[in-house]
Amino acid sequence: MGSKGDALRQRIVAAADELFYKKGYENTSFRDISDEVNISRGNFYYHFKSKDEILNAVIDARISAFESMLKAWDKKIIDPKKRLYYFIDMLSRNEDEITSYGCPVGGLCTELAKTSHAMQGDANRMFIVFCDWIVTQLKLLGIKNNTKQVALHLLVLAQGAVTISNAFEDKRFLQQEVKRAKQWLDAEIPKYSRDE
Amino acid sequence: MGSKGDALRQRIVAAADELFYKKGYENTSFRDISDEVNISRGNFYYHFKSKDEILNAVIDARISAFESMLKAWDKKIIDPKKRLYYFIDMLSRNEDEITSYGCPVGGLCTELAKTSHAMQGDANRMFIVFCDWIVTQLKLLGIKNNTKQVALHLLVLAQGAVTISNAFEDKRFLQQEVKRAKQWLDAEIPKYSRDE
DNA sequence: GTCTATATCGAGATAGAC
DNA sequence: GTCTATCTCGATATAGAC
Repeated sequence: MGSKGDALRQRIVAAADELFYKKGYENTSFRDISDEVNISRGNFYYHFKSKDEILNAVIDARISAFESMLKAWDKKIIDPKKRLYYFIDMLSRNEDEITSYGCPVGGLCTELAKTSHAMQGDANRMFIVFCDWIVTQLKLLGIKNNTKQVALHLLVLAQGAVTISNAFEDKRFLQQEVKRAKQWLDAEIPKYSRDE
Repeated sequence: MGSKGDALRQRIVAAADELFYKKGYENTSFRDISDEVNISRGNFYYHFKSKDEILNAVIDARISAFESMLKAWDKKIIDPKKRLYYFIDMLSRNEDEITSYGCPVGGLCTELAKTSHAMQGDANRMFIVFCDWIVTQLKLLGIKNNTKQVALHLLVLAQGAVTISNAFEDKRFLQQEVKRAKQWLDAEIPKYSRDE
């Protein structure tokens, strides 16, 4: 019945996820995806009504993946400040893909803002997942005012670093910005919660 | 002979410039451009060999426009710190277009990073124009160390603010980030050169 | 469920009249 | 120089056999 637990469906979504990231949504064709999954092009339409529906599935899959990733972080890392460090260090850990292809969240939102205005609202839910999680950590650290604004500024620092380091394909610059983001975070966190 | 001073050629470049910004390069067709300029599609190929050549012309035109814009700023504004404020305020002045379509520089670099790797080096020259100009202002303000790194960080703040405010189509957030960028700049500039 | 064919469309690009 | 007509290609999507 093509349910969400369908194995092939999941393989299609996984391949589309990666290709949308590396080539962009519009620039990825069914042929690109079928080459990866080894199915015929016609077979897509048993699992999805349209390309837009694949995009929807990819966005949902990314949101789920981000949510369980953050849950795993929460379990592994107790100190909220170290959690935020770990978030920033995601840029370091993925430096190769980021300097080559940018950010899967920001890149998709930027592309959709220029084309299918309809799907933009779905895509930016990815940002909200991270924003809410950062707000939670900030509150645990004793920050009471403007937590959302501060959380969004951390996303600003990350997205800006991605855009510039991607434009110049410069990993070293990305690392510099990781350092700066951590210093900014240190300054934002009240002293009594530092160096725990 | 289709020289660079050609009036129709310039009209094509101007229309392509705006469309590449608002719809993206790949997503803009010759039909889109011809609708704007009111010429036949075949006529493009008298002025340009290919779509890529139009992109090249657009990048050159943008660089020229940015350079003369910065020259005009230098003439109009004497204080280097106020020049940098004016640079940051560009986000405010263009808030409608930025929250709708992002940044013409960052957006193009991001798109080309995912597709035509060949042209990426041409596109990021747009960033270099701004980076060099910011470095000049910082040196005039007495900053001697890491001027390039500081200049690039200002671009990071701007690009990040654009990405997030564009994703949420949120002008108010953009204004908040403009304020934050100015505060960051104040902290970067040595005291003796402040409040001139 | 997965396949092979095919329909349909719009893209970039070319040829040649005027 | 600008036009109309056309070529070629690759895209999404559909129909129907197996």
